[in-house]
Amino acid sequence: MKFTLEQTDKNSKARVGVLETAHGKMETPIFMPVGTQGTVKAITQRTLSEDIKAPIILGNTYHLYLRPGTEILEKAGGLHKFMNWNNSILTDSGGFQVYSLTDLRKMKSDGVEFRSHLDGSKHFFTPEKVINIQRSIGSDIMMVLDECTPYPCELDYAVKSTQLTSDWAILNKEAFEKSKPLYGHEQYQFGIIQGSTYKELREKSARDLVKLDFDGYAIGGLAVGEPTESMYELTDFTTDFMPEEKPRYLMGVGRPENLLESIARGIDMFDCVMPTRNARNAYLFTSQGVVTIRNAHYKDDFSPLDPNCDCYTCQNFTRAYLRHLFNTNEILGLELASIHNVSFYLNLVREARKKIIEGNFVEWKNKIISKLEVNILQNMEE
RNA sequence: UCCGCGUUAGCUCAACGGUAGAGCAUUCGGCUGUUAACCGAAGGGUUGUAAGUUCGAAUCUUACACGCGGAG
Repeated sequence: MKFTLEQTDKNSKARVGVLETAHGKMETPIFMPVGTQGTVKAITQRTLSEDIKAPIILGNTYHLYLRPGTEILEKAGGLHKFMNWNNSILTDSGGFQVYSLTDLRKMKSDGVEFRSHLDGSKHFFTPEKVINIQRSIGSDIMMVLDECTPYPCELDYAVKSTQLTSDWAILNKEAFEKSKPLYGHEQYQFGIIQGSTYKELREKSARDLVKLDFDGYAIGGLAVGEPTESMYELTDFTTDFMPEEKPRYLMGVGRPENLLESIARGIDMFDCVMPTRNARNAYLFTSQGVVTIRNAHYKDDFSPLDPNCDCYTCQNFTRAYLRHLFNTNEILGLELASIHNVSFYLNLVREARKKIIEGNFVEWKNKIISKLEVNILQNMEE
């Protein structure tokens, strides 16, 4: 994997780098919008690449395996061609579905048995199978099959689970080396560090995985309900055991302020459903705080959603209009809101990168973070 | 003019003798590797009006008002 670490912040563990896949280069820190089923919900590929300039998005192995299925994906020539996306794709393994579909799966020593959330049919996911599915998808970065543990998680279970993830990591690696890309472009593989909220397990997990020499490393199993401080502390602790020269990915995180705090703790890559899901639920992130656009307060607010944002939504429409669209349940509201939230996230990490290079990242982060996490109406009262 | 049906929350309707509920709407909140255009909470009704029967009436009776349909 081509990852160049260009600079490290003097006042924090923040890093600036460039990551290159067969589908292009991306500057880190980077946020990857989630496109579980071969679409970042409510945003076209054109907008995503040309306007928002997202260099990479996420797909999901479990969901794409169920629909459209590997046969269709292979016939299409892989997910890139199927969905007409020419930038990079990272695919999650289904490890998160172990957590989110907990009632529909059974853990076994050699894999996970899922009962489809669609028709109840049974599907057995092994580390090898998950690699093969991701070969069919053709993602640039494949994630290993892991077990994302819930919070809270008893120590006994966390010990066993972390060991299982380590054991599977070996099988993932073997399957990766045994198999080949199907579409003529190179694919990379990231390992996932688990260990719940236990530092000793996080350290052990990191050591186990680093031994296997993956192309990059992720921290999984966080942002599952633990206190935010705990998430920060575990992230800070774990990045010390992750190789300097390889990309570090904090899975499933998070709110804008979570991104900044995690960048300060040495993370290079993020993904989260929050900008897209919350957009569809009328919860918008702005430079001045959170805007819950359904609120009656905005019914005659003809100012732009975020005056400091250059996205299509903010450049062309008012808060009153956005509220109207949500109020009337119009599809365009979902699109405009999604475009803004994803733009906001990508602009945020780009700005962070700039600040790291300029040497004033921590100062900047501390200044804006208190604004970001609060509703804009509260910010205005002060 | 007569006959029938109806009138309950902003709207559409439940409850048919034991002092009213839902969906939608309204107001607000929550979403962290998507089973999510989702989920949750709150506010909102002297049951068209007046009288009667009854221990007790949205519910039964009568009159009136309004609406819809039919007959003439």
